Amino acid sequence: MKYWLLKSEPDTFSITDLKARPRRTEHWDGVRNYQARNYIREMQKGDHAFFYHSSCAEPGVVGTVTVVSDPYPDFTAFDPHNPHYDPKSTPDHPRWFMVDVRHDKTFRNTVGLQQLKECRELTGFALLNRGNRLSIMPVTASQWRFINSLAGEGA
DNA sequence: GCCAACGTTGGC
DNA sequence: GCCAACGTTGGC
Repeated sequence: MKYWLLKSEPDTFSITDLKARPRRTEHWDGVRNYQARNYIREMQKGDHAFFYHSSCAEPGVVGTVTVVSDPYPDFTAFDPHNPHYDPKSTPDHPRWFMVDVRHDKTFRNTVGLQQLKECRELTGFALLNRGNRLSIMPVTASQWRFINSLAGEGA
């Protein structure tokens, strides 16, 4: 089982939105970056991920989700009316993939980006790498436990 | 295959 | 809104 971090702008789709979905589950669509796509293809049902809010007043890790599907083609790429439409991705030869994620928990307090930066334990954490703009990145088991402990939620 | 131009991300 | 950083595009 692996661990991940998923970024989203809360104005577009927040952890509260996910929790409000039927079965607290939604597909994680719209990833259009090859490196992030490759991470999605490594995901397996049962993996866990942090939900990260970006481009907002308080950027940081706001909770956790569970991956509840294996990767499958991102059908929003096939829809000419979708903002993430990509004519080069077809049902026969899909270029982009997604998984379904289910809300697990919302932290009582956001673990802020600033707080993460101050932790020696998180040296090397992908999120903190200079200039990192990836919307999906891997998290190690020890990083997973540590950030959960920062949230005061155990792991 | 190089690289300049352009678009996007995301913290501040 | 600014700007650094990075990815993508497209001419050559």
